[in-house]
Amino acid sequence: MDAPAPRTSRPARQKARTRGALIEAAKTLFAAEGNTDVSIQEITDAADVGFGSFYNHFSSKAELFDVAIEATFEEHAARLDELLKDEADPAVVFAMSLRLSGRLVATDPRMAQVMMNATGRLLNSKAGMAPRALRDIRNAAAAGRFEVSDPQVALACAAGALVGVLHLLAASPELDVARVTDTMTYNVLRMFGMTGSEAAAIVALPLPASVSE
Amino acid sequence: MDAPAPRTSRPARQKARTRGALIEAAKTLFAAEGNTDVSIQEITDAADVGFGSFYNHFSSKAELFDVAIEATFEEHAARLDELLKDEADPAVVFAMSLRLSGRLVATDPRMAQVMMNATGRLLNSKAGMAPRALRDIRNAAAAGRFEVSDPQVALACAAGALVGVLHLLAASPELDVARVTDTMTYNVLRMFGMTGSEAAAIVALPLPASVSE
DNA sequence: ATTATCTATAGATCTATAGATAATGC
DNA sequence: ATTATCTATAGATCTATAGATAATGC
Repeated sequence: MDAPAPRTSRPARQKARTRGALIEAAKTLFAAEGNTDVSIQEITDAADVGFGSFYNHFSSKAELFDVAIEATFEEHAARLDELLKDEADPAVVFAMSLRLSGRLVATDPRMAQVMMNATGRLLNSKAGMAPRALRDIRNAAAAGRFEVSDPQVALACAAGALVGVLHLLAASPELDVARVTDTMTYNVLRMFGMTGSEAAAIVALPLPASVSE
Repeated sequence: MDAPAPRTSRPARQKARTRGALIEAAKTLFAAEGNTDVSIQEITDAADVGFGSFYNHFSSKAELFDVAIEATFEEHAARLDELLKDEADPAVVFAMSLRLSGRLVATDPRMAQVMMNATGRLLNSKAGMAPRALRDIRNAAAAGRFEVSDPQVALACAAGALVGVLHLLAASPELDVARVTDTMTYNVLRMFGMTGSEAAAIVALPLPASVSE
């Protein structure tokens, strides 16, 4: 048999495709507009599906945007997990996560814009980067690599610095994304008690090859 | 003559009052909702003015919110200027600005929420805290108090850390606002090359008496 | 027969304006 | 007479649903 029996029926796949198109459209519109002040008509137009299809999948705009934003965070976190799965040093995992996240401005501008526009969610969501970064901070502190009195505050400061730099890069496209991001990461490592030379060494490490093919 | 000749006519004062009521309502709604997705009717109801009055002052919702947000930043910056006008050390001015700004969660929650919900504007506005903080960072670097390679990136990191902590405090009301804010400030000072003991000394300084009466 | 899509539309909501009302300045 | 406020409303827009259409599975 050439084609293995499909796991799902064609209608089920079609339904998933329509749902996916709506979520993608929501991500793009939220990234571009900076808010959810968009009509359902605009969303279904952008997704290239009939207006009525919206209600086959979501009962309100807020529900769709919730799903779209959480999914965006989860995707980025999963990508980081994959790229950094072989790295043992929690301080290096943490630093590389920041460096890769800042580079989103260049590698995935839409995701960078969603992070900028949904900072509160990013910081307080149970999914996505925040819990992973908190874990890395705690591990690095336990290993004596970081010196932080309150990991939760440390996370808020680090995530805030990342988002601040995303805003800076978005407003000033002439800046060098890699340089600015690595400077921010260096700053954050120093914030956590590393010396300048320790921080510089970590920031100079080569990043894992990007996932993009 | 008891009453000095009024500087402005009564209708002019009345007009200013209505405009002010609309701006205050916009601040409150934006702080509470986190976005500008509010009808003009809701705004005029909150301001307790007739619906049509809106268009005597603003030609669109966006225009009103622009003014309201910029005004919020400007007020906070002016308050800081006043409180810190006698402080000569730029590093101390900078640190106290952060400490007072974090305390907004307790002293002026609405202003804290506006800062959280308009981070991009806060960072890139020509008015408000950002230009002042940039000036302080440059001065402190020139005086050898801070060690920063790029003041613009340093500002983005510091402002981001502040906003991150505002989000943390908003989501976790059980936390001690002063302690968390001062920990953040300590972190930022270390980020700028200060030793732990230098940073701890600055964060332990008494704050100027609050402006509130 | 079942399932998801689509088009069309009723009803609600919102924006922007016109014109009446009230208050001050001359 | 001037000026700002207010109420009322026309027209535009948006949401949510009903019912027709198209495609698959049995």
